[in-house]
Amino acid sequence: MITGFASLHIRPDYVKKLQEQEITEPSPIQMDAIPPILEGKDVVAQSQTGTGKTLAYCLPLLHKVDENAREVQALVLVPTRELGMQIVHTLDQLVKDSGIRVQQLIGGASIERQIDKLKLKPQIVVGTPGRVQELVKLRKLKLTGIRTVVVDEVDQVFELGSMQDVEALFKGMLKERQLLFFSATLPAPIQNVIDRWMNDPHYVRVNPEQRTAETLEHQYYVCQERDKIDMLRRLVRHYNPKGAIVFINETDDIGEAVAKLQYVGLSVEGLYGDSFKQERARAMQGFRAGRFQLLLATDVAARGLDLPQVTHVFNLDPAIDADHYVHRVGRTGRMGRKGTAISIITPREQFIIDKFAKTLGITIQRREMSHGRVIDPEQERTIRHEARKPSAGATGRVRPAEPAGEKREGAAGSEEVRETKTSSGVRSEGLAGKKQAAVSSFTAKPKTAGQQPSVDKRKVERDRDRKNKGAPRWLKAKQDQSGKPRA
DNA sequence: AAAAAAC
Repeated sequence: MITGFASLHIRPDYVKKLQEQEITEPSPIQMDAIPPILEGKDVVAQSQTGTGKTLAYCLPLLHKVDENAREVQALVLVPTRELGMQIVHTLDQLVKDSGIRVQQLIGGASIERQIDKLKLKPQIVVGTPGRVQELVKLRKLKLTGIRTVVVDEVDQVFELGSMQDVEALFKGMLKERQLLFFSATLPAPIQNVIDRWMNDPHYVRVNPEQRTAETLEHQYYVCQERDKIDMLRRLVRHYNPKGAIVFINETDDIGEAVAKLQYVGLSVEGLYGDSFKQERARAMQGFRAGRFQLLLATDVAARGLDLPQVTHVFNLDPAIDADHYVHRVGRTGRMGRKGTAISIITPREQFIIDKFAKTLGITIQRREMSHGRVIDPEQERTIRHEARKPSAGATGRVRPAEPAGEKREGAAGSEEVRETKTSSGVRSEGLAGKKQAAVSSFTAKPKTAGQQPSVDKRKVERDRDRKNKGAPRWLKAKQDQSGKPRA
């Protein structure tokens, strides 16, 4: 019996390359999306973060391109440069020793070099909309040979700002091209884009009601705004994540937050869209290589990035909306692995968390830090209540144990810990905290060279731009949505 | 209440 990727008609040489990466069984989205893509249908595919969407389109792309034809036949559009690089890496591993060439066409990098590389006639290009459109305008990239277009994170790519670039690209292509839209989130307005550009679209939706992975645990902690950094420091000390992404809403706040976190001894690097190419590369490569523990980032890092060492996601600012929350927390808990998403909020931000929980149909559990211990306030009340009952006296005392599920290499419980798990009813309490604190798990990794990210340099320019632009774009986008009649 | 994406 034929099983695995072979049953999806994936060629043996690719199956072998996948096996080398220990990928043996197709995920549900791969099972469902690969056949219609191979058949040539326009496909809209939705499944949770970290469920293998990238391979669901990359594998069929490799079958579709003719490696003997020396022209660009497939285009993958992505919202950020980092995601573009990641996808190129994924493809590169698969096309090794084959005649297929992949070229990234992203902003920030030297356009001259990309023009040179295009002369080598890659069959597949991966890029951000602005740069791809730029190369088309310069007549360095021909769209006429393109038979398949993937728009990854389609809901973001079609936001105002890159929408016009993408539509210009679509207009420049042959009618016969196959379109593939992918995302974990497909807000209603995307339907307009689908209706406008796709022919008889085939919808593939895996578990659409469950927008976040089941392996994700959602928590939140409440403190004052000024205490957020210290709260984060204590949480990192407690959970000691192998790697964590810390999200912050505004670029302008990154530099100061990085400095503060470094000051309290955390190993952190900042990443945001306006950082220089070298800074972005240093942050991403350093984080991927495990050279620092925390990546402090704007939503530039919210989508698509696959960083296996990320065990925790922290929201130092609450996400802008539920979809942003989905993508942010989706940087962990990927491919069946466990992950923890922790939002640090002020009392005034409580309603945002409540709204996310309701919209997404998930439970976001409240936790508290008390003298370095993690407490589930709900559970705590129950325990106290039970303790007062005479019959509960014997069970009132809890046996000492390892911090539940959080123990990992190099993560000797640094602080006294009590963790409660409402779902399983398991309760454990670490009492050795004081002693272990002396040993301290906080093997503070060396600070990264201490350079301040150079945010200020561009702040002036940005502020000037903003003044000239009038209403912010996100507001304009909202107005457009409401005011426009459906086509 | 924003970020991203072109030079």
